[in-house]
Parts: sequence; C-alpha cells; structure tokens
Amino acid sequence: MANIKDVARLANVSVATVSRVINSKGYVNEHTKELVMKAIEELNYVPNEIARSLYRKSSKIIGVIIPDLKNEFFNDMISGMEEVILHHGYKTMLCTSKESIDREKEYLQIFSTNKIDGLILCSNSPDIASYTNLDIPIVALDRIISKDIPSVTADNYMGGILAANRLMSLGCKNIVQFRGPSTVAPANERCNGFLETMNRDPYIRVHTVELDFSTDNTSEIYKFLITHPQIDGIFAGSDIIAARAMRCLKKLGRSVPEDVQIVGYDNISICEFTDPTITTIAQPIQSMGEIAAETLFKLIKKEPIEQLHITLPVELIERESTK
Amino acid sequence: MANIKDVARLANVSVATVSRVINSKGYVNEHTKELVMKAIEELNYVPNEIARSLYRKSSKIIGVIIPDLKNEFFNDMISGMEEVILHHGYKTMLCTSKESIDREKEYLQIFSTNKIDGLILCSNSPDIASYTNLDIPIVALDRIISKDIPSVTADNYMGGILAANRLMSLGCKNIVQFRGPSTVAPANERCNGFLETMNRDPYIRVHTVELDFSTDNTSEIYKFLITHPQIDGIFAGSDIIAARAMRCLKKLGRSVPEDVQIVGYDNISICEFTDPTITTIAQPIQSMGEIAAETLFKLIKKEPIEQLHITLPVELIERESTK
DNA sequence: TTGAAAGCGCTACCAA
DNA sequence: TTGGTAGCGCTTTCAA
Repeated sequence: MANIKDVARLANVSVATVSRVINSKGYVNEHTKELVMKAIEELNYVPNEIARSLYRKSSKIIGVIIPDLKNEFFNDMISGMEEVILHHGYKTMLCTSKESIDREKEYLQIFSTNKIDGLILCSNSPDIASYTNLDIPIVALDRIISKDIPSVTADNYMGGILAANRLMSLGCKNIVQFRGPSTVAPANERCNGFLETMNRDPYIRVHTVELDFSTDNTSEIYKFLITHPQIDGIFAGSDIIAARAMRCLKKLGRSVPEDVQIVGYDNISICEFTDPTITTIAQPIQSMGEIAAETLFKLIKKEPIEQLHITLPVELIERESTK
Repeated sequence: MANIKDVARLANVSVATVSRVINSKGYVNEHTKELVMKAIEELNYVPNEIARSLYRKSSKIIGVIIPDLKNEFFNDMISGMEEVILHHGYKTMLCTSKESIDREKEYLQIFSTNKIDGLILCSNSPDIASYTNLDIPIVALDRIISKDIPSVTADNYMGGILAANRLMSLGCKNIVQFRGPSTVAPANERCNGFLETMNRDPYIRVHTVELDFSTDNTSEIYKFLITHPQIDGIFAGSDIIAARAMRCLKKLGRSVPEDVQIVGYDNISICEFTDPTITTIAQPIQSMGEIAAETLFKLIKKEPIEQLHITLPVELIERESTK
C-alpha cells in the first residue's frame, strides 16, 4: 500500500507538498497540485488515518457502551447516534457491557489505550467514570451516572405518573407494577412517580413486583398473576414485560382489556404486533441517541451546552390494552 | 497523559526497557522490571495503541457493515460477533449501510484509511468488494457477494422447501408467498426452494408478492389479502411480515390457523408474542455471526479454512399459526 | 541485560 | 510556493 513518500517521489515533490494537497491546506501551485493528484490516483493512495491520529493525538473515534444489543430500545438509540457520529466525520466503536461492571471496565481500558475522542455511556454503575483515566468528554445516556457528567434521559418520573393516572382514570382498583431492578435508576424513578400518584387514592391497592429484565421472567409474572386473581390493572416496566403478562393472562382465561388493563413502557414495535396492541409510555428513543451524540460533539468542540442534564418528555400512547 | 518516555525517565531506564516490560518480551532483570512497574503505576501509564498500530501497520479493528440496526435479525448476529471479536483482542467498528451502496462505499473508504484488519460484510451489492483497495480478509455474512469471498449463510433454499412442505402437508391449496425483494439473494433462494417444491403439486395455486422489507408494507399485504379471500396458506419472508399478515387477516375476520395457516421466517422473538404464536423457519442467527467472526480470524491468522462457503442448517419451528 | 537509534506515515514549522 | 525536518509514541534491531 502506497504511502505519502511514494506519492511525493512519483510526483517529484516533497512529502510536505503532498500533505498540503491532501489536506487542502497552505499554498500550492495549481500545476503542482495536479501532478500530485495524478500520482495519488495512479498509486491508489489513501492517507493513513492511524499516522494522522498519532500526530493529532486523537482517533476520531467515539466509544459507545450500552448494556445489550438484543434489545430494540438500545438499537433505536444507537441508530440515532450513528447518523450523528458519521455526519461529524467520526467513527463508532460499539461495545455491550451485558450489565457487567468488569466488562465495562475492560472496554474503558480499551478506549483509553485507543485514544477515543468521546464516550457515550449507558451504565448502572454510578462510579464507573472514575475507573477510567480518560480525560475526554462523556455523555451519560438513559441513566445519570454522576452529578457532573452531562446526561440525556427521558422523564421517567413523569412516565410513572402518566401510567398511574391512566390506570386510575380507567377505574382499576387492584394494580400490580412489574418494575425493573432497583439497581437501574430509571426503574426507580418510574416506580416513584407511579406510587406517589397511586398513593393519593386510598381505595387503590398496589402491588410491586421487581423483576430481572435480563432473563426470561415469564414464570415469575405467571406465578404472581395466578396467585392474585383480583388484579385488574398492570403497569409493566417494559413492553416486553407487558407482552409476557398478556400471554400469562390469556393462559389464565382473563381477557385484556375487559378484565385487566395494561400499560407498558418504551413504545417499541412489539406494541403493534400483540393482540390486543399495547398501550404504553413512549420514550423518544431515537432522539435520545441523537441528542446524546450532539451534546457529545458540543463538548468535544468545547462549545457551551445549554444544560448539563437534558430530560426528554414522554407520552402516553393509547392502544387496545386499555379501554 | 504520560507516555513511554516519561515512564523511562522516572524508572531511570531506556524506553526500550519499558517496552520490553509492557510487552513481556525479551530479557529484563527482575529488579529493573519492578522499577518500571512502579513508574507505570505511579504515572498511571497506558500504552498508546495508535502508536503501536502505526508501527505494526494494523489497528486490531474489525469493520462490520450490516444493512440495518433496527432489525432483531442483525442484532442477534452482531451480538454473536462481538463476543468473538472481543475474545480475540480486537475491536468492532460497526456501520449500517441502510441498503445504500454509496453509504457502503463511504464506510469502506473509512475502513481503508483506518487500516482495519478484517471485514464482515452483509451487502446486496455483488461487486462491492471491488470498490475497495482493502487487501484484508473479508467474510460475507448472510449473503454471498462473490464466488471467491468466503461466506457464512443459512440454507435459504432449504428454508423455502421446508415451508412449502409444511403448508402442503397441512392441506393448503391457495397459497401466497410474501417474499423479500429480488435484489436480496436469500429472498430469491427461499423463493426458488418454495416454488420448486410447490410446483410438484398441480392442484396448488401459488401467488407471489414481492415486498420491500425496509418500509412498512402492511397496506400492500392488506390489499392483496382483501382481494384474494380464497387464500388459505401464507409463506412470509420474515416474521415481521407474518405478524403483519396476521393483523390484516384479523381485520378481515379470518382466523389463524383455522382459515389461513402461516409460516414465517427467521425465528425472532416476535414469534412468541403474537397471538397465535408464529410457526417459522429458524435460522441460527447468532451462530452465523459467531462463525463469520471465527472464519475471519482464521483468515487473519492465515490458518486454513475448511470450506469457502459455509451454509448453516435451518429448521422449522412449529407454533400456533399452523395446525 | 540494557540502551541508542531507526523507522512506522503523517503534519506543521521554519527557511529558502 | 516549496522542501527539509522534527516529532507524534511506540517497537525492534544492533551493539555494548
């Protein structure tokens, strides 16, 4: 593979001149430029980004750590980010932590040695940032990891409130909340918003069941529902949970939304495919990814950012699982 | 950020010695080693991978191009790959082409300048590889892009046969095949296997409808089904299509599997969430990703590979959309 | 067992 | 407008 020296030799100029041409920087005679271009063409030359990176001490790579790829929620986020990152002329180094802090640390180490220019982090470990000697901009996504690290999250507290209000106005009196693990901040906020709203009505009974989202929790859902036949409303921590609950109810001979009404969370595509379709709290997932990336680039370019912690609005989407 | 020189100075040795220590290569006195280790610790030193990459002319990065992230099928593939890539000490640079050849070329260019060590490519452009001056190992995934580029695919032809046999043995006489675009090789193979099998029975009528998978094609499905009320069997090119068809049938008051039987394709999670659940042709998606990555590393290490084109078996998974 | 120095491919400074 | 060259941080030869 040809390098800048080869081009210089063929064009009969110095490497400095070639460099000026490929970077369109500094003075270079039109004729000389043509000579260089021809040599580049002939040798099929492409500049070596690694050498450039070494000189400029920056790789133009953005590191991204998310818990899991097998999750439409995170996929939509990444999809949003990738566009922005590409558009800014950077590359994406994508990593999944599988919710393991050791793996997060491993990737952080890799990022550190590879001189990434920015990091988008979706982690449950509040002190994760301290495990890195990375002195580059970081944006926390979906979860706040520290007071002074910029973040982009959805309004989870409001999500809980919206779900509660809906189920209440629908007349549900015996409600179960299948919530995510307490190690995950958004799950806690949703739970808080939900319970605080519910607690205003003394005639409503609310059960809370905490589930591990990373494994198949159908049997736990089933176990709860079979032992609590009086349940008439469900707030599910994710649309997947909502779909599973619906299947369990069906097996138990209870119909949705006639006997039990369900509100899910996220608004991923599955909501439209179940029967009945799922009423849910929609998060602006793709926007979250885009805004996180945009914020990161503002930090990289040392532009001012309006606010450290950006909270995006959520919205209730009415479908068939409520009436 | 400290560099190797700083460490050398602090430990009172040469950079060559530090290099030997951090690479555990060549002779170095036990005591000297300790001194160096202490200096590394004290300075919080991490070697600069970019400088290393420049020297060794390899970035330890694997480029991955897939059509779309918002597709469970590809996510599962990537999930499989990532593990293998990490395990081999490499990094993943992930890119989505959005089925655009220009975007593929753009990323190929980026890969070329970034000296990636290997490429996993899922593309519909048969001549895409020629657009790159990359002289690195390439593995084609899910689709064969050229006779001499190693590939990992599922047995799409057999998938078509399995689906056809099932619908035939179920007694369907009026069948529609909602197939993927003819620009996508796997869609063609499935179609061939399906039609060749179906054609053996002169009493069966088969319609073929070609759909664009990248947009919402529900209305086309609906239009076909409403104008062909005699349909009693459907072979869907993906589980998503199968799910959409089921919703359309429901709207039309036709029940699955009583009036119409459906076989999907892929075996993604949605199969379990619809009602009825979807009978489908299962592809070993995650394995495809893993094997593609394993093959790539064999090529990188110049180890022999057993066969250039690996075809993985598919399997019919019986669920409720057939009886 | 250690160190000096060349070189990986590039950019940018300074001189000409 | 051009070229020589130092230097980005590292590895590896070669000599000591």
